[in-house]
Amino acid sequence: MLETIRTDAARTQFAADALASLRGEDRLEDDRASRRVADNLRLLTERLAPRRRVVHAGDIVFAAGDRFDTLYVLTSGCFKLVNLAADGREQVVSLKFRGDWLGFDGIARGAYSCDAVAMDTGDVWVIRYDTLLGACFRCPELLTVLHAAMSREIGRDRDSLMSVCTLPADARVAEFLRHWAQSLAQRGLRSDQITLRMTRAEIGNYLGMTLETVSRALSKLARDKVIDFAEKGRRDIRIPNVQALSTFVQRCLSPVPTLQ
Amino acid sequence: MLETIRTDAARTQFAADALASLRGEDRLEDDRASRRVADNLRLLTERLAPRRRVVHAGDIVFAAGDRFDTLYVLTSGCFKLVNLAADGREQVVSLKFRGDWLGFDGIARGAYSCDAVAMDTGDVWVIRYDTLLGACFRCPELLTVLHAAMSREIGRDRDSLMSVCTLPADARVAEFLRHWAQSLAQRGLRSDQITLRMTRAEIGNYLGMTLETVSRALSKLARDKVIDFAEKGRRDIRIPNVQALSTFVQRCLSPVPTLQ
DNA sequence: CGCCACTTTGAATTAGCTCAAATTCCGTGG
DNA sequence: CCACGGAATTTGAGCTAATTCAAAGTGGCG
Repeated sequence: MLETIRTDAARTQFAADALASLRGEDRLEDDRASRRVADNLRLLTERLAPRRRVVHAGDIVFAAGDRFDTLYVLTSGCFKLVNLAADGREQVVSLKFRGDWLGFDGIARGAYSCDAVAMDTGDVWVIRYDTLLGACFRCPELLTVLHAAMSREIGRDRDSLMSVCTLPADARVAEFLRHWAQSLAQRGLRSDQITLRMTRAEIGNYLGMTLETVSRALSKLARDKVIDFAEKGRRDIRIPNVQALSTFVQRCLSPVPTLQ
Repeated sequence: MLETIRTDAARTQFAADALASLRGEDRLEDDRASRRVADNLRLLTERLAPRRRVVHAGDIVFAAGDRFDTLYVLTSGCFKLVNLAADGREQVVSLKFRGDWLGFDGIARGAYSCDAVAMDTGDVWVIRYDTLLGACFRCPELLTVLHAAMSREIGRDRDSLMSVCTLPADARVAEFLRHWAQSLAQRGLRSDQITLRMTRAEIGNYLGMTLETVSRALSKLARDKVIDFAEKGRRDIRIPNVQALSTFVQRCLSPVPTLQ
């Protein structure tokens, strides 16, 4: 199909990754990520002593079109970033958790290009961009951290695009849950149970499908015992085994009739 | 639907943008962008005197999994970035033109996460990341340019996601052409005629649809006189009026029966 | 000239959407 | 504490946009 010649080295690397993830080895990876998040936050407090701002569900930290001069670092809670098109279309383009930065999109244009909306109680650190740049000159490590954060965001956005473009609806929902759980695990939070802070409509918007399709996909995942709804309400989702979500995604991709 | 309360300021800003683009005012914006690209490239030569590398269609400048230590700046030609999933899925996630940087995705992981494939003869400047950082300390303006480039990439990736999630197939193809034409215009290149350096399959992969759907969409655009196929071959597409593409997109969105 | 990859177009199929109705959840006020 | 009402969710049924499968058609290039 796409004929990209690839080095053997790369292929081998990816095969290894796939294998590692099929075993339980990504636990180690999660722990490393968790330590990295903590270290980065520590560096930021030490070097910048940023002002702390508490947010509640629904709060908008910045909105599309606002003049940019500040970056934010999320230290607890979770955020959605909502893109706004000139014609009024709205699109959830990203979800953010502890340790993530908010506002990178504003640097180039001098104005933010999305809304940052808190989905939960939490807090963010307020970091003026010019202050940050100043600090970077005194402490190069800060610059490394900043660039790594931007780079990770670029990589993550592309993974989102890939999910939307290459996965059928059911798999997309499974992948969404897997990513959410992994995000929690990589921050040292419990990931066997997640509380979706979004309605089906929001999830659907983020994943490029309707709310009904999201609901059906979740029902199917529950029927297949890949997830479990907590006793009360359907916003709490138990994920007994994250690996099962990956397997489910793969099963959606391979046209193997599972004969049942 | 998504209930994001928005400031009046932001709404007004966006309305103004929409209006400006409906008139011919984005010509000015293109010129400004074009000057910015040229200025940035000049700064890079002056400060870094980077090694120049000529590439030809099909050349892979870096591949997913390769160790990261170098960024590239494209000065002519065009590139596609192809993401590779562990399970083998491939996805064109980004297109790059003169002035764009390649390789940001590698900073965080220490390895690139996509293939950078030349789609045309062109050349790139080779910039070692550590060298660049060093230069940034001597010349803060370089850092500004670097961050702006990363920020723009984040914004662009989100726009892609929004297109895929919110537009029907025909509109997505129109938007794709519009963006390509705009990218050329913003680099001072002629944009009334573009030579697609991608097969229908690649375009479809990038836009999340099949090659047949791409072909049908292009045929429809030609039937509606929004585009024109150059006499020979169907890779050269004349765009008599870029605005017509935007209008086409909007028409796809509004369920207005165009009565014909 | 003739092959091969790419493209177009048609026809049948289907994944996901729309519309509709029933159900559950949860905050509010009696 | 319970009743009530609105919002969110689930589920079904029919429909449609886009896919799949298939068959020509076209162009570039050795």
